[in-house]
Amino acid sequence: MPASALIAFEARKTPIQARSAVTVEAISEATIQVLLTHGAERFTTTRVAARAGVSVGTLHQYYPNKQALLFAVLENHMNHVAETVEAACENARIKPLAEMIREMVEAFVDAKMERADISGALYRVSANIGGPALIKRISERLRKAVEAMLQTAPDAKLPPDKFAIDTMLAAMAGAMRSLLEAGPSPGAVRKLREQLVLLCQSYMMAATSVR
Amino acid sequence: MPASALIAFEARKTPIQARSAVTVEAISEATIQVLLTHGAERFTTTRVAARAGVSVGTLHQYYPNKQALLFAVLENHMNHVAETVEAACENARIKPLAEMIREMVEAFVDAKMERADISGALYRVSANIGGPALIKRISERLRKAVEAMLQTAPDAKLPPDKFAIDTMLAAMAGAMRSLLEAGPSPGAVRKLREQLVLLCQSYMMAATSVR
Amino acid sequence: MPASALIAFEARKTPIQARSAVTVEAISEATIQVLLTHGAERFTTTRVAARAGVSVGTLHQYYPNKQALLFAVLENHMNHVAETVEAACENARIKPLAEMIREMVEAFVDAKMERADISGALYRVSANIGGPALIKRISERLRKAVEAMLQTAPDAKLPPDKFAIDTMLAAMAGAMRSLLEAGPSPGAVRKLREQLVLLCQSYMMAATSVR
Amino acid sequence: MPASALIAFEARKTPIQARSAVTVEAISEATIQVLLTHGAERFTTTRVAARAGVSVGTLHQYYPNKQALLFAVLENHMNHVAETVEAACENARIKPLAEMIREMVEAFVDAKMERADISGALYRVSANIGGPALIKRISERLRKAVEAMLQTAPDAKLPPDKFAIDTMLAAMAGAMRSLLEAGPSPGAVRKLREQLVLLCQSYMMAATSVR
DNA sequence: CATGAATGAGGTTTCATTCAT
DNA sequence: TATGAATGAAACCTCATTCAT
Repeated sequence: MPASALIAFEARKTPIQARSAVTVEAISEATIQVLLTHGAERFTTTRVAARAGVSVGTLHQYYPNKQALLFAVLENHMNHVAETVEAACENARIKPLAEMIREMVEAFVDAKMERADISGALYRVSANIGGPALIKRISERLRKAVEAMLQTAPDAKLPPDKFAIDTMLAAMAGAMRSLLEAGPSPGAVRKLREQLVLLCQSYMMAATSVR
Repeated sequence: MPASALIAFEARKTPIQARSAVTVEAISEATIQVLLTHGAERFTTTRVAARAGVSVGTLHQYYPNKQALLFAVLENHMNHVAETVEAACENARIKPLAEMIREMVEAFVDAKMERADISGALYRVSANIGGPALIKRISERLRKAVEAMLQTAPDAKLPPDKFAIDTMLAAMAGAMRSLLEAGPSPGAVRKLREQLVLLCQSYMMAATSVR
Repeated sequence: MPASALIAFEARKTPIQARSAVTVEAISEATIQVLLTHGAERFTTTRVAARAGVSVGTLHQYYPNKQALLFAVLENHMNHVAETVEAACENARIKPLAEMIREMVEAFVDAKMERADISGALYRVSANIGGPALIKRISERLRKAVEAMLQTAPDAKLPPDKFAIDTMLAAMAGAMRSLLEAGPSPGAVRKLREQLVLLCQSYMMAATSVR
Repeated sequence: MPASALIAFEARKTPIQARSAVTVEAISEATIQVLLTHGAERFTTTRVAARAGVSVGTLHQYYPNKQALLFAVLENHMNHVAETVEAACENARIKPLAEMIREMVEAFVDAKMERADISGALYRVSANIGGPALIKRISERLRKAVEAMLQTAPDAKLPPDKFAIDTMLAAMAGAMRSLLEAGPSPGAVRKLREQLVLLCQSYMMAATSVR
């Protein structure tokens, strides 16, 4: 999907008056709530409007269609995760490779778990609302952040491979998804965090030393 | 989703007569074709029936509802992948750990790529048809197969951890999914194969030696 | 509008079973009734379905959309008029020019008046449903019929001019439209018939003798 | 539609201040533009307001509803045509019948063509906004103007028949409409002008001499 | 006066599923 | 058994109009 196709999902109108900002926020929150309580299949614009306490008309004034609504929430969530991970990468520069990876992975897992409910619900719809294109964009951001971080590692023998980083990120996201779709228990989260750290560490070490 | 819920997705009748078997096969194939040509969103039972050359009534005689239809195809695909991987695991016993992992991973990637189109299309719907439950079932099968294989590794110091294997499989599947959703180029597939082998090898080595 | 654009207005499905023929007829008649009783502005598919005694779903099985529904009725009506006029032209060959024109004009007026209600109602919608394209098609038919008839006139000095015939037909249709939109009284119809005959006769005589 | 019904379509307030006049003019022009660029079907008050650079609220202050908006433009256009024809009739008094008709017809065709785009666009909506009633009013004006003109013709043997004049005007308007709906080429316009002159001349000559 | 946020009835259309033939 | 006509709930979305600011 070309970048231009995303335009269709952008919000229709920017709030000018104060009250409309409240409305937009209400709709956004209602979107999540409906997604959580009714599931992706029973997610309808009417229900969202009702939950938000506004009319369908109002909803469509801000989001041209259902996809735009979901896309906005998805984008929000992904941006939050991306920003968190980027910050972690920034913060982990110059530290030893293993430490870098640990901090990055933990930031990712924690950011996802922070709103585990949303994450899980969004997986159900992301494919139908231009999710893949967004994921691509976010992946690229993360790849760059990780790449920049790795280049400051004092103990990495080789420059890191773009594709390897992509693979690591995809693997990490995939494992996380698995967990979220299964419904995560607190213990499982802790274990996954550990395992993912180990997985990414061992992979990155192998990938930056071998060629 | 509890296991009992799966009953609703099972095919309604077992084909006994030859005529039925043909019909079922035609419907199954049509399902894939419609999924591929029209996409998940425009996938309708009417279209499937038309493509299969049967009436909607007939279709509903074999599959009680739309979900069952999709579930059957998904199950088929997953079973095929599972069987391929299980066979690879069987075949790789007693070999060195790195070799084991390589064969298992390559079997997985190849099986997925064999019908890359189906894989990609199914991702779009799996969440809505009880896919997660099925994935859980399949994951367990694969975990067991890998576990059994690993126990025969002459160079693994520690008994493998169930959770680690799950993590590896989820990571592997997640990376594969990423690739398929992005639209895989031949080159990218080859590279992912290599990287995934490396990823799983390094992770498993770390996971079976450290504790 | 190219001819291909008309495809969108064609009926969706040809009735196979006997009962569906009844349904189609009922829908067609209901379309006219709703048009007459509610007017073009309050014409909705829901109302048509209700009036026809079928569900909205059934209606859309035969007519993909509202336009198709109206177009079908319009086409029907126009075809009827065209056929009547064509028959009159056929029948008036070789007669004197004035007689020819009289028979043609009277056939036209009578055909229109036969279902004056429909005619009037259809004017309100024709522009929005591809009417102009259809009118073009019908006009051409009529022009050819009139042309062929005129060529057999024993007392016409010059070969008739295509454009003149078109003008005459447009004028005739326009005057008729005026009357129908005003709501025709029986007396007015009789007078218009006479006047239109005179108008067309004098024009055709002038147009076939002068150049 | 009774005359009283027209009241609903009249503009709500008379522009007294200069600022209002500008606004009204902007809205009026925007109405035409939206009609031309979006078509009758996608004509909305919101779009008109946006194009005019005012808010929907303001628009509704000057025009109580959508119909009033369109009606005003239609009325404007028709009045312009009527005035032009009336002036031509005034100017053609006492001249020979054929000359009278020529000048009247040419004035009509030229007035219509002057804003051919508007004419065409208005045909699409006139039926839904009380157009027929307006047309009746305008027709009467034209009939009177033509009637008065004809009474001064030195070479007309009989007093002209009201109904005949109505018929002529309706025929003329109908032919013009046909042309405009087909999309007029410059050549076609010239030819139609000629033909309409001939048509009206021959008809009027026949109608004023015969009884 | 002007604004534009909000309304919500009302429209079109889809499609899984049933059931008489 | 196979057919396909019929169902109708339910979805999305539009847009004329109102009214608090």
